Amino acid sequence: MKAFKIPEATVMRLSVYSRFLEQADRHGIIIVSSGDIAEGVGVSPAQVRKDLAYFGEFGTRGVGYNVSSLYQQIRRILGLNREWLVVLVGAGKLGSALARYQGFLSRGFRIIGVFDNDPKQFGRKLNGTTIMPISQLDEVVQREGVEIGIITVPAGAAQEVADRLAAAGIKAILNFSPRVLNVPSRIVVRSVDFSVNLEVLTFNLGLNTNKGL
Amino acid sequence: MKAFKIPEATVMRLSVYSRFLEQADRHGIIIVSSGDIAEGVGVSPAQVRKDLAYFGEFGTRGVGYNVSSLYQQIRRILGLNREWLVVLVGAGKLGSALARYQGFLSRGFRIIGVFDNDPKQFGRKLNGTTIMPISQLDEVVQREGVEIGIITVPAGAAQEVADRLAAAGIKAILNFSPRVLNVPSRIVVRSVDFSVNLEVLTFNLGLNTNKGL
DNA sequence: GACTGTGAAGCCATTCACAGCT
DNA sequence: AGCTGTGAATGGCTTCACAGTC
Repeated sequence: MKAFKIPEATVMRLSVYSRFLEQADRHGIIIVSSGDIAEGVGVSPAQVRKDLAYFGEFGTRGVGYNVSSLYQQIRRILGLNREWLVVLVGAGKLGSALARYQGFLSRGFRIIGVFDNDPKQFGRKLNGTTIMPISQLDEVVQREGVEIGIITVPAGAAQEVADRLAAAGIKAILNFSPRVLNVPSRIVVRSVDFSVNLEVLTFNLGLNTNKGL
Repeated sequence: MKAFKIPEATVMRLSVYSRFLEQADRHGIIIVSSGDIAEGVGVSPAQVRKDLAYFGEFGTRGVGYNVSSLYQQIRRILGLNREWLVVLVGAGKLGSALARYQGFLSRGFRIIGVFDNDPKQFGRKLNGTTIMPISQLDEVVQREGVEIGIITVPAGAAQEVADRLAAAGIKAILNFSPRVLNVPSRIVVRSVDFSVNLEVLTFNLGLNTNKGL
């Protein structure tokens, strides 16, 4: 309940627990134990309890956790009890795929603007929004009070886009380019790098074959 | 140099270093210090040296690291000094975007098969490969000796696809569905969950506004 | 003088083990 | 009896600080 300095790993797991609970709720399950959650998401029961303990006491000793109430609590903790406005910069293949991904909307993320620097893209419709030139980024972010920006441009353009998002007053950036971004420290940044993930796989595959040392 | 039990965080950073070095090399830079790398990728110099020390001595005291030689060494460590064959299951928006992503090929990952269960997709060309029915997964994986599978199907189908990949003899899976997969322990799995990443952002944004404590 | 490589220290996250409820 | 909540113990990663080398 003291709530400061929460491990990032804990926050990530909470997000995973929330989806497990959403699923369980949909299946009509009323009560789960830390062991049930643990098994469902592949961690230890103690880990589940410890993660939750950072934020309060949500269970009943001897019984377990009420699925729908815990689900709501975790959503609240993660800040998902409201809608978040999102802009996406880079309407290439990946950007278009993300813009159309329904999973975001269902969890409260609404992409209200998609931007690109290619005039051939301008005006193209993408899941309800129209692709706009980057020059309009500032105006849209400020007019709508957008807080989250997603970057799906090639590596070479990523820093410049991050600068523009920062200047427009965005508060958080999810970066899909394989590039470390430099932004003011008030902005929260996370990077998702596909190649890094593939390369962790090949490293581990190599360990098995090169029993060399 | 004993090299066992390498922290996963180290492996992920090596991948990031390798891209920094690739970039530096392209700019004609011959020597970098741990401080240069650290600054470029946003970690501490000591961290860079420690990460490299797990695998050997690659630098020259008083001087630094030779960019192209260190780059090659890291590629070797990560298992990138060879080509990796990849199949991708799920030719939806995200799968199509990934299949066309040139960054994979340039780092040695060749997607040689794309599979789907929608007959309307069969035969459609995607960046050189033709989309095939899932029933052919086994045959292609075994004939070509494919080692890596990428899952880009909706959550509901992910476990079934993982089972098929496992049965076909795949060695590693990169999972983009928001679902924890159950696979035999010989298979290396990593999951990339977009919502988790967004939700870590909203959690952090919430901390700033709820100055509650 | 500059920078690497590394044992030791410090810090943070996970697991253990049990007291506390129901 | 069963399961949560939690202090204590453990384990692992990161930082420090300096000896070693060019």
